[in-house]
Amino acid sequence: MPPLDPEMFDPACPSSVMPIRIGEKWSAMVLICLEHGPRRFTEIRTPLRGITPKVLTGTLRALERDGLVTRTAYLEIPPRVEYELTPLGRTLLEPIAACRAWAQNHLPQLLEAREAYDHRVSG
Amino acid sequence: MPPLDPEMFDPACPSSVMPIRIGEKWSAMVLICLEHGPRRFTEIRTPLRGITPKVLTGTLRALERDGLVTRTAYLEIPPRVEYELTPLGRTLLEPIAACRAWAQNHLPQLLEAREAYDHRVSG
DNA sequence: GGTACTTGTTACTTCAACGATACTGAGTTA
DNA sequence: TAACTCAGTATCGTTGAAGTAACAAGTACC
Repeated sequence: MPPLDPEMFDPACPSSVMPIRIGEKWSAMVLICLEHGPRRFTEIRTPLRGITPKVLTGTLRALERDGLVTRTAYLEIPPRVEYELTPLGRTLLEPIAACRAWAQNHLPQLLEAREAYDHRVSG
Repeated sequence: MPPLDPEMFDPACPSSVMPIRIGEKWSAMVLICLEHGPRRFTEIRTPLRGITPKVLTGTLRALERDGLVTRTAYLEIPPRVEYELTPLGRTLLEPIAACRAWAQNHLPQLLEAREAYDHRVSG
């Protein structure tokens, strides 16, 4: 087995700027909500039970900044704002799906291991 | 377009217990280091330039807890400890690869969008 | 005797994400 | 005149991950 290449990870590590994290609280879920077309703020908020407007705003702003979603505000009363996936954002659905599939198939095993470990270390 | 299913995400959200995060600082990189066989603490540390021993220890413990790596300590002087992927940990390499591929192909576009956004909002 | 090697530990600090709660503005409805 | 709608802001507090720095233990090497 050859030694590890000391340069195998870029010092300005690409992964550190990745927009979403598997297991991150909200970003991936927001993108999934937009899968089938534009959605409104309140509409996204519903399935993400428990997300506060402040956090959802922050999440959406981050996704917008990274060119993954667009924000369109209509000058109406009451206000209407629509969020939509960009083509770039849509490409992210694929790796997200791979991760969701992994979770689907292996999460029970992971949780079992975790429980067994916790049981070993502290009764 | 049908409305979003309010139940589409489990309240005990599976993704919130996912062991790695795309873009997380270290977990995915550690798993990748173990791809080709068992590695020692210092060996892993080298390509992860900048990781402190405390953080690497914590990362490895978390992966061990989740049943993704095993830790084998040999009673030698100086001490020798080997970390190795479990079969479960090995299955995670696939979604990680999908995410790395995404980053490889689309990161420049994302960074470009980010720069343009930052330029717009604060000159 | 002093230093290095290996795999960590401990104490302290910093920072960003997350969260709870309350509030805003403009018009429309009851 | 009060309540309601939507898309957020404002303020404050909590939490966890990460970072810094120093230290440890046993043996081998100089």
